[in-house]
Amino acid sequence: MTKSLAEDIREKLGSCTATERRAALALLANYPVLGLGTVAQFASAAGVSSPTILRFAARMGFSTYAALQTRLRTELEDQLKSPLAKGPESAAEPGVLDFADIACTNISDTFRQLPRTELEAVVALLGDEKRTLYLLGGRFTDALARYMAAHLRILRGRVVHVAGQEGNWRDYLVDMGRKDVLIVFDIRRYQSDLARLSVAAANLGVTIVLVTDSWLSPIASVATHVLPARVSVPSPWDSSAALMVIAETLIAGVTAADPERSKRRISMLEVYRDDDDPKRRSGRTGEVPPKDLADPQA
Amino acid sequence: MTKSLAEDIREKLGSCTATERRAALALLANYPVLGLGTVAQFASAAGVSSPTILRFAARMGFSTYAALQTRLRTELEDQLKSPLAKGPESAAEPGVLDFADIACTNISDTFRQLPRTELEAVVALLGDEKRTLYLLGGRFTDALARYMAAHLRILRGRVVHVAGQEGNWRDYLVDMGRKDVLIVFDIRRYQSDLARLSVAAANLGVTIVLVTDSWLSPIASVATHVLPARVSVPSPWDSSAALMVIAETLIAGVTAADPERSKRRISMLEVYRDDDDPKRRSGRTGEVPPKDLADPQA
DNA sequence: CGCGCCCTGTTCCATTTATTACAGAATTGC
DNA sequence: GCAATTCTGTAATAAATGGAACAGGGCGCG
Repeated sequence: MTKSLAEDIREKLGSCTATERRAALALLANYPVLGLGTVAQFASAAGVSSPTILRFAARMGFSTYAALQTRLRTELEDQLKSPLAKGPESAAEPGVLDFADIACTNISDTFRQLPRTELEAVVALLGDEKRTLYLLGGRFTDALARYMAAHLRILRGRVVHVAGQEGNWRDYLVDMGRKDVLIVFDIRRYQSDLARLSVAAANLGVTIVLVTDSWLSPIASVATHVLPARVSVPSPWDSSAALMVIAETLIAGVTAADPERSKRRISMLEVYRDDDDPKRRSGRTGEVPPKDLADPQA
Repeated sequence: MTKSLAEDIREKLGSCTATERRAALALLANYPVLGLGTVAQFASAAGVSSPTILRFAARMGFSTYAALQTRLRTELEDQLKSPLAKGPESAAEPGVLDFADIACTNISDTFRQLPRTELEAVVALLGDEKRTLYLLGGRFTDALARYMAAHLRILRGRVVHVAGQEGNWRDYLVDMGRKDVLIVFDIRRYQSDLARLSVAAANLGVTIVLVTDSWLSPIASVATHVLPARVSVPSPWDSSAALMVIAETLIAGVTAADPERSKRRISMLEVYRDDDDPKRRSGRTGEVPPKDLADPQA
């Protein structure tokens, strides 16, 4: 998979017959779109007959035309996902800057494809204090559930972080009802335990919000709202940065949805804070500007 | 035809039924490739039935599924022909896009200012298995400490997440020594409890790595390495996205620093995994690509 | 110059695929 | 809580597609 099918075609061009070559050239001319339609379309665009297209596909090493199409599609998918996978030029240093850049691209792409209406619907859901909110995450994404819960708990009551072992999760289920909301974070190497809980919750009529990767966790099939994010980075691990920005966007949305309540609750909780540094230290970088949580600026 | 079908879908999303919406989201999640295959593939990838896909296509104004595919193909063709035809995703709505954009800018800025040498030094520190790693976070950043710990624990031994109440933290102190490392996440509304632990650790000769915001937590004065990040976003809350990318960069760095060990440990732990979906569902988009953790690609 | 081979297109068939009809399930409104 | 309506999946149908066999034609070789 390291080299594009286009290159492959160019190489094998010599071993093609005359009309097959026309087919190949037509495909290369508008690659890969031409190969994504039907054989007949391909054939007429190349000015040859259908069987020639099939023979061409066979010569390229595909046992069936569908196989060629699949190859084309996956290739296109990869290419669209990481716009940096241009030619075969491998950047000398795939190091640190790339990683951050790609994480940024992921976030941009994620939000470009996230429908606003979905976000708004979820924000409305999360802002509704009559619904109990349950947050759940996987091996790594549990941290996100926790992070989001920590914020939401300040903004509203009835926020539950489903933590601990799967065995204990069932205990949460008994309290879930039709009006409640389960927010699940699940990215690839999808965890079947999360799916189990989600399905059980769905059967209870719980509204399920799924934050996942662009391949969609199987939980999508029982979810009411799905927020997919880009997670691929040049590392064996996936990046949850985009997931986190989604979480933060939702938090910001809930905060802004009812500014009065947010302000009130935030300042109330400020009173209880004891972990703030009591003795502000003197002359650091300019001023240390603690964001005044009691006075939302947006 | 001037606007992308993707936008169209996003607009009409409101008038969709629940399952149709899932189809739409699945398509948007990996646009446009998913729409180029067969209906059955689309359906299973979206977790709905075939007729739903057809109904979705109909609601989008296509009399037939083939019409939708044609539209997708021509659009793709145009896009590939003129690479300058950037998505017309203008700033329709300032609210949501701003947030994501600014989060991106934060990340870029953060890494522009992070000295590579610092990163490398910290990576070397974290990769050294002779040192015990302690991770600690604040109210919100505890999730990051947890996230990072979850990864590091796979890559190496002797990783401790300092959790729970401050009172219990002292128990960790007794084990800390001159060779050990404490990674602290602390952003504004800096927490004095974190500072107390850090100072105590510093007095024991522990190497302290601080991940903080650009105004620098007071812990900076006792830290060996400081990694500052941009956290401001248009919300009363701060964004930890840049912190997370820093964490992920470090994780990726440690993974790449000793690929042999990483590979070995990851695959060893894979064996113990029981939470993977045993029955991979059949015909997803191309393939559901679970990143092969046992075979790092970078 | 004529024979034979390989290539190419036409036609047909089998398979896959999109599509429609229907019935069950869920949900909304009263 | 019940009924009407909408929605969604199952199953059957019809169309379109890919694939295979077949026949005509161009080309080189003897």
